[in-house]
Amino acid sequence: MRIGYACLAIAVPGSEMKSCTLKNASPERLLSLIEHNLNSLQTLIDYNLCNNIRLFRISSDLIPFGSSLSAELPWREIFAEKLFAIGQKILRSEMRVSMHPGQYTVLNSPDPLVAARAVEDLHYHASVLDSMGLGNEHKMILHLGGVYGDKRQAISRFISRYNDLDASIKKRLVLENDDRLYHIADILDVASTIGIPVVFDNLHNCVYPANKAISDADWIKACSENWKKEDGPQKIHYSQQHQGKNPGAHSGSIQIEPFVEFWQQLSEMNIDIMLEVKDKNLSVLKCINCINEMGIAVLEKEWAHYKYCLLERSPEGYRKIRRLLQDKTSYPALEMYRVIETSFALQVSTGNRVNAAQHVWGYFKDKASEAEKRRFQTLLQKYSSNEVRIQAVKNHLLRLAEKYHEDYLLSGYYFYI
DNA sequence: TGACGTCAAGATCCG
DNA sequence: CGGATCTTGACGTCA
Repeated sequence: MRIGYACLAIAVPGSEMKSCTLKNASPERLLSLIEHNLNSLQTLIDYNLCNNIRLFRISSDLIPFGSSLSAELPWREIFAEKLFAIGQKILRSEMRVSMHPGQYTVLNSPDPLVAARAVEDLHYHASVLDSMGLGNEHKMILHLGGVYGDKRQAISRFISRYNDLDASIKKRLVLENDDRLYHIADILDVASTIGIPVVFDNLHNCVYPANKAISDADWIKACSENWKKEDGPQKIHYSQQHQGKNPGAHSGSIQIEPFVEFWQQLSEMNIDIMLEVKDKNLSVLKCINCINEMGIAVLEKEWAHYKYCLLERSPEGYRKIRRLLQDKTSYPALEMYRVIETSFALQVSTGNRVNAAQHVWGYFKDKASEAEKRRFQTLLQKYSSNEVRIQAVKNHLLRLAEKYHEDYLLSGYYFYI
């Protein structure tokens, strides 16, 4: 069972995806963006490996304008070696990747131009995975599309467009239920007809259920029928509702208790779970560490990442975790993340913010220039008197961490959340 | 015609 | 000028 995240990671320096607008997209600009993004992807894969993350969605933005402008460029040839090397690393580590054309890739549109662009987009996504030398179990997840006032007809249009696709696309294609137009029963129906797997998305199903009497676990079992051996293990999407936002909006972080409950219902099955959550890799690490006994060293590493975030939210939580981790023969993962979640739910006080910032400043006080020191003190003063936000202070500290190569701080979460 | 969702680029504002 | 903050862009459908 693998747990993964989508597209980008928090607190992984050098992993950012770059893009540009259409009007600035010269071939030269695009090629240099592609090179940058491939390097970022490599950084992300390395990060995943080091952190026991074995499931990952590659961003559709990897190749900016991949299905239009960049389709004309020889990026596959120019970067063949790099792409293949990334693929080899993925394969050697038994990592599984996927891609997910967005809500604007609509194969069943009545507009033939829209459908043709969708086909181009699927070609682009498949060619990324092909260029990396990855097998069929590295999937492309697609939504069924629009309804256009006649669902039956819209579905039959999807099926006929599917039948016309190249085999290289068909073998990777997976359908997912959405939260508005096609619920899980619709999707199972269509996917069974054309013989492709289904990704069950629990939050979409919650917002737009096919049948409220059927549990998530039962839908997941129903979907398992469509996953054949060559498709790899069954995949699902898991997310939690953001409290106070629109139904279907992803939460900032995965709450560990409901996740563990959900996971226990599936523990007999070999299922890959893609988390859809704002804090990305952070929630993945939490979930992985709570359902596996990873060793206390892994928790100590996590503790180090969260340290200053905790200190600014709850000095008491900070001390609690330090005590929890004293017994080196224990593995208090659930307890630790519970304290982190509780602390993050608290109202943050200015005093604690200032205190945490001063702790981080401690890394620089001996090497920073006079100007850097003055700037820090001014910013902190202005934060205290409510003239700037805390992020201004953090950004200054982040610049210093980059300048003085404080990797310990840079891989922590303090600057980013 | 705006809302939807996502992210970074681009534009603008501020000291 | 650098840095913070606001707006736009790119995609298609639906109300």
